[in-house]
Parts: sequence; structure tokens; C-alpha cells
Amino acid sequence: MKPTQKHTIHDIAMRIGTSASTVSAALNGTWKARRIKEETAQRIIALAREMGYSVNLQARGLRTARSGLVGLILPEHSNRFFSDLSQSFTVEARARSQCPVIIATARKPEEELSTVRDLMGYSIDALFVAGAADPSQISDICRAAQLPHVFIDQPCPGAPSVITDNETGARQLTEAIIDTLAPHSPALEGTGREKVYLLGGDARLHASSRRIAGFQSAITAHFGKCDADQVIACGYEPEVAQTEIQALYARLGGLPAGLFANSINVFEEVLRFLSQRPEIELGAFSLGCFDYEPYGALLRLPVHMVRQRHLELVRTAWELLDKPGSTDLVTVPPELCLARPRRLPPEG
Amino acid sequence: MKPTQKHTIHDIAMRIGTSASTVSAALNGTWKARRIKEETAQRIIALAREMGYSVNLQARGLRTARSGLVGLILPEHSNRFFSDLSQSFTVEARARSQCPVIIATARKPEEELSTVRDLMGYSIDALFVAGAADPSQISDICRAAQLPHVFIDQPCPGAPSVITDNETGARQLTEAIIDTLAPHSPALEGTGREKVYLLGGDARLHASSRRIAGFQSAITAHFGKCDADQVIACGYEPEVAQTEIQALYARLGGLPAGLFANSINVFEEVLRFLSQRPEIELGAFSLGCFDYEPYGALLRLPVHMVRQRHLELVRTAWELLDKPGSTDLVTVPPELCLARPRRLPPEG
DNA sequence: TTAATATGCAACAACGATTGTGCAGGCGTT
DNA sequence: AACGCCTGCACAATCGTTGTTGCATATTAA
Repeated sequence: MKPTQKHTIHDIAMRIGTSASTVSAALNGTWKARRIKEETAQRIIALAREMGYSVNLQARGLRTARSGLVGLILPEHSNRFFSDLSQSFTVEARARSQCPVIIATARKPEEELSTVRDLMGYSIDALFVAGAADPSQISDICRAAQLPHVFIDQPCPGAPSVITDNETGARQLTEAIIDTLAPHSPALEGTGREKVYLLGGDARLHASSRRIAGFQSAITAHFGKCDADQVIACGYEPEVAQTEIQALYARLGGLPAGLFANSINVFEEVLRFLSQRPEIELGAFSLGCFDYEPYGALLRLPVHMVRQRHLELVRTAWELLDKPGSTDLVTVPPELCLARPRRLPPEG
Repeated sequence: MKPTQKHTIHDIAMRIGTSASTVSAALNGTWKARRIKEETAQRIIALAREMGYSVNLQARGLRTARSGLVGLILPEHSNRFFSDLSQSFTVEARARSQCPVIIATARKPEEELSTVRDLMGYSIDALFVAGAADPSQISDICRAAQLPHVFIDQPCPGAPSVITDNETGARQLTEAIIDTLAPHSPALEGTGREKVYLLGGDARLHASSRRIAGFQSAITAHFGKCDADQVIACGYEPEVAQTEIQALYARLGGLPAGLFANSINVFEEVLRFLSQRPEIELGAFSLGCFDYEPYGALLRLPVHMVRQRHLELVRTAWELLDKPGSTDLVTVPPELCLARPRRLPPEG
């Protein structure tokens, strides 16, 4: 017996004694509209199943100028948020019987562009972009090719975008940090250790600037003011964050009352720093992170976190594609993951 | 001006005043072999670039019965190992100018199979499978369709597979745990608290059984014996693991000398449990995890970890595809990530 | 000078599906 | 009986590329 060959609708047509177009109609569900007798259609479907036939999607795509593929471009896989996004994207794509193609481009603009072009070569039906280095250029290319596209977690002027409500999230997180501050200690007054600080992020970026605004608003509402030194937007580099947290500790002569870590990387550095401090110091420290990491809940230190609603983001993005031109920028509120209250007294 | 249309090689041919086949040859690099004058080829290439032409990969794929797509099937994106794998897979695919298509199938056999069929519909050039619920059925389908495929981190009889050397990794991890045991305390002798335990995993599964063997071998080498109660292969369910760790703690009247967490889920439960214990108890506790999680290094407790070499696994898998029939099962040693020594004395 | 060989390209037939069009036969109507 | 309509399907064009074949010229060998 020959090795199993690939079957085509012509093979099926020959064996049923009908034409390829009839087989096509029977198999892709248009047989009713094409006035194929139900019995004929059923015979074809049965035989196709028996032969293990499956359509050649490239041929279909060539003919229809579509492909059933939807692309998602993101910077990296190895990151909670993006892998959560991949997960939701996959689920949603399959729910719409589309095939997800998720590609990480390492934040390199050239790679982003070449990936976009590649995907367009496959005639993808839509492109989702999360965290690109150069959004507008991508948007330009897509628009030129009339490819429906949408940005996630990143606003792109002129293109539909869905982003997290950073300001509200930051305000809520800050309030949570304030709520769990240790009882006021007069001894710290005026040392700077009685204040809450925000660490990390780049004030020039949209997301960071909104978060800073939310932080300042909550701080001002509670303390009546927010000093300039309370915002340390030192970027996203781990090394820099490590340096800054050490500098802050040295300057204050100890941990501050509370800290708002502006990204997961910064949070990681804060933990790294804290892991070297005696546990006793952590007793009066209130920590929050604008990002989500399940391990945060497993620490001995309560940590408040903000989690982006990845499923909501993806769903909203898809809706934006469905009704084009409706709104260009949609925000989705994040989820606040409050730490459970401290269960252990500072002293064993 | 009309909206930018898609260009084809015919458009280019017309504008240059040549034929489509010449354009095709010029653009896909076969022009030398097809005896096209260099100058003609260059003119075509220049015009194509100017027009922003890009090949229709579906048409090419239809013609050549290939697609440039390579598939990777995995259970979920939101898991360190799998997202690392995705990352490496992406890099390697692009290095071979293939387009990675990574699909998570939630460990559901039906979804795995339908995904495989879907991908085959796109004429993918190869399929990588990591952590499928039903490997042999997938392998059967691929073989029937003569689709090159390879399993990663999971052996499949009759199909090329590349897996981590679980036994060696487990032995090394156990040795590391033993090396960092607290000084022997005569008071604990005979209570069971002087022993090291393995928690989690399913002894019927290949990976777990090798790990258990490695654990037992290291324990026996050091202590002269390994009691049956030291291996608690209670599966991978978080709830069960939580129950078991609590039961062990209750039975022993405290933490054991050391613990080998057999998977990341179990490790998470162990941390959850530990986060409720006073820090003083952790001073004499030695912990290891057969899996990798960067946050493990940020804990106040030193944790040894075993990390699968995802890049190596992926590379090896690709090599297995390149020289078919060479070897069916290849193992790759994992990487041991030793915790740095404890820096803080148990007492602040 | 003639024949053989090389060069440079055009024509054309696939690849496997979709889809607009056409046509035969059966039926009902006037 | 002639006409139109409905049913059920076949035919053929088409999508954009690739690779085979063939056919002119141009060049060299004999």
C-alpha cells in the first residue's frame, strides 16, 4: 500500500461521481445555498471523513484572499502579562475559528516590521499589536495594505487601541498602600521615611505618566501634598532600579513607609533588595506593584498588585475590529489584587 | 488615487516589460540558475522594492506544497517553562527563516487533535509538540500525513523526542539540598525531621519516575538508605500538595531537614505554606525545586532549582528533524541553579 | 559555411480550492 | 403544446507562484 497521500476535493468528486465544485460546497457548508441535494451533501461529507480529508487552507486562502490566520505581535513570551495575553488571544481566536499566530519580536523595530510583512504575506485577516517599539510605522503599513489592526496596552494615534486605565489603577494601588501603612510614628516625621515613594518607569511614556498622575492624586488626597522627590521615574532597567532603591534606603536611613513599584522588573529588584534586609525592617513597610506576579502572594510580606485584565483587553480589541471606526481609544480598568492582611507579627 | 492595491509579479512584469516567470525568478533568488541576465534581475528587484511588493506566501505555498510555517503545540502559555520554550522556538524558527506558529491547547486531547489538523491544513513544514495529553495519537496523524514532527520534554514511542535528563537533574538537586542541610541535631534523630522528603509528581509518569530514581539514589548514597515515606508522589494538584505538606508538618511536628518539590505547582504550595510559618523555623530548612522560577531567587529563603535548558531542547529537536531516523530519544542535562548561601542569620 | 552550444527569456501548465454561470430535465400553468 | 420556473448539478475561470519546456538569437567550434 502506498503511503497515505493527500486527498483533494477532486479525489472525492471522482469517487462519488460528482464534480469538484459540488464537493467543495458540501464540505464548506454552502451546499444549501448552492442547491445541492441534502443526500448528496451527506454522502460527500461521510466519504470525506472516512478518507480523512482536510481542506488545503492555502488553496482556500489564495482563492478567497483571506487565511483564517490572525497575528499577535508582542515583545517577548517570557513575561506574565504577555503570556497571559497570548493565552486569552488564543482562546478568543479559536472561539472565532481563527488560527492564532503569536510572534515575539524582542522590541526590535526591524524585526517588528519584517514580522508584519511576513504575516501580511500569509494574508492574515487581522493583526493585534502589543508593546511594539514603533507603533505608528506598523499602523502605517497595515493601513496601506488595508489590514485591520488594533493595538493593545499601547495607544497608537490614528489606530484603534485598547489600553488599561493606568491612572485609576495607580490611584487605587496607592490608596491600598496608604491603607496598610504602619501606624504613624512621630520619630520618623521629617526624615522622609514617613512618605510613600514611586519607583521606576519613564515619565515620557504614556503609561508611566498616567500612573504617576494617579499616584500623585492619591497621595495628595491623603497627605495634602506630594513632594517631587516621591516620584523616582528612573526607567525600567533593573540595574538602575537596584541602584535607586539602595540610594533611597541610604538617603532615608531605612525603608520608607511605603513603595509603589512601577513595573514588574522594578518590583523584582525591590524584592532582591528586601531579601537582604532583616525581617524586622519589613514589619512597617507597605509595598505595591503595578503589575501582577502570582509569586507576590507567596511572600512573607504583603504586597498589593495591579493586574491587567488580559481577557478583557483582548475581547475589547476584537470588538473594536468588528465595528470599525467606532472609537479609537478604549480603556479597561485593571484589577486590584490586594494582599491579605499581615498574619505574622514581626517577631516570630 | 485609489487605495494601495496588492501588487503581484504580473504587475511588475508588465511594468518592466517582461514575463511573470522572470520576475518570480528574479525575486526568489533562482534567477542565476534560470539564466536571467543580472541586469534584468536587478531592475526587477529594484522596482519590486519601490512598489513595496511582497510575495503572496499562500500562493507560493500552494505551488510548492510547503508554507514556511512551523508549528509548536503546548499546553499553556502562562507557565515559565513553556513560555521560555516559545521564546527559544521563535528565535530558532526565525534563524531558519521559518515562521513560528505556537498554539496552546489546554491539555485537551480533542483540541490537540483539531489543532494538529488545522496546522496540517496550512501545510506546516514541521510540528513540535511539548506536553501533549495524547502524544501517540498525534504522532500517528503526523506520520500518516508524512509530516516531520518531534516531541519535546516528553518521550513518544516511535517518534523522535528530546527530553531533559530528569534522573541526573534530580540527583544533583538532591545533592544540593543535602549540602545545605543544617548541622545535624541529635534531638531530631528518629523523629523523621532529620530526613529529606520529595513532594509531588506522579510515579507512573516517565518524568516523575526518573526524578524519584535520582532522588533516591542521592539520598541512599549519603544516608545509606531511603525510606519509602520520604517519597510523597501525590500528583500535581495544588490542593493535594497543600494538604500533604500540612500533613507532613503535623506528622513530624515541624519542618523536615529538607524538601524536594517535584514541580512548580508543588513549590508554589510549599511557599504558600511557608509564608505562614514564623521565619525562625526556616533557618534550618533546605529547599529545592525541580523547575525554575526566577522569583525563587528573591525569597528570603535560599532555594535550589533545576532549570530545563529550553534553548538546548529546541535546538536538539530541530537537529533531530534535520537528520531523520538518527536517534529516537535524546536527553539534555538540565541546569542546576544553586541558591546563594544564606546571608542573614536566623535572628535579625 | 554549417552545426553545435549557450544565452536570455516567454509561454504555459500546474497547485487545490471557490464561485459565477449555464444547462438539462422535471413540473406546473395557461 | 408552449412557456416559464425550480431543482440539482457541471463547467470553467480565477487566485499568485513556480518550474518545465521551448524558441529565438548569439556565440563558438569544425
